[in-house]
Amino acid sequence: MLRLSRKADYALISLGYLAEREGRVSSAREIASACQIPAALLMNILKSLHQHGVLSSIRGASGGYRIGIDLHTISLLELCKMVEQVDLGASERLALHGPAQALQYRLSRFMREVSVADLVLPGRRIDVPLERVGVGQKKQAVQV
Amino acid sequence: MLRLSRKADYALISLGYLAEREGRVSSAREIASACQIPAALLMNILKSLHQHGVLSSIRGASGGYRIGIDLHTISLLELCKMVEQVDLGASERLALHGPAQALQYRLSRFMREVSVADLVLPGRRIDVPLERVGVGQKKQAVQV
DNA sequence: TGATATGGGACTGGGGCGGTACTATATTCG
DNA sequence: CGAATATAGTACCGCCCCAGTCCCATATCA
Repeated sequence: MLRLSRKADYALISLGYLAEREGRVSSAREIASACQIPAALLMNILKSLHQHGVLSSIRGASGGYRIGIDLHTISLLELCKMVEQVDLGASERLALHGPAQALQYRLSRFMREVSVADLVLPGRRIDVPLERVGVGQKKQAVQV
Repeated sequence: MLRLSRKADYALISLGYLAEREGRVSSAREIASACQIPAALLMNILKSLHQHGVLSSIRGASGGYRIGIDLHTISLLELCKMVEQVDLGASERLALHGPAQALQYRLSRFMREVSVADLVLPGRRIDVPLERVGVGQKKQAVQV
């Protein structure tokens, strides 16, 4: 319908976990089991975040990750691109007609204006009815 | 990354086409060829829109579709659900944790606040750089 | 009555993405 | 040292979803 990739979802959750552990290193395994995320998959996600400087890493035994930048400085859009292995800088002009174009603009603005910190850092917690679809979805993934 | 289904995209485009033809009936074939949309697929989309009362139809030779309601009254979210054959009323509470929940809320609000008319009806046309990903995409589909 | 349209299904093929695996390298600790 | 535990990098796979097709019934026009 309009959904975030599960990878981006996992990335957000992990960042939330790391954020509330304020500076301490956490291994991929630790995060995975704490947040109920498949370990092998999470490893790859964390690698991506590291490659883009969002996380700093410590290798070797008792190593792990911690947050490496101010989460206010990266947008949701950027985060998504990171975990989806997409060329970060490449935005082009593309001749869209009419409605698609207008929607494109609004969506893209939305994604650029929401920072990861907005979503991940503690603030007033929001609790609202969710639009949910289908019956048999296995896991929760952000979806509208 | 965060993309609208192509069906929803086609639906918007078609509605735009119908809107500017102000009341006259257009057949699925006509719309398909005018808007460069696969005819067989578009037929199904138009059927869905008709089932939900967005379009009114005239059957038989020289029949077709025209817009059946005020496009201001339906949200982008509703439109998406229609073309994706999803139970319209079913929104449930779902225990999402933290970041996913916050994002869910904002996305869902966005989708509910933008009306189809906002996207489809003539207004000041927007022209902005587009976030575009990958190299080899065949067609344009709204995507952020 | 034949051509052209919608109505309402079922069906399929391919690509994307969620998830895995393997190898190399770095660090800790006994 | 060398075993254990981490990340780094990258290739790989299988399944599900969805774009797209097809078919048959029904309605309308000429």
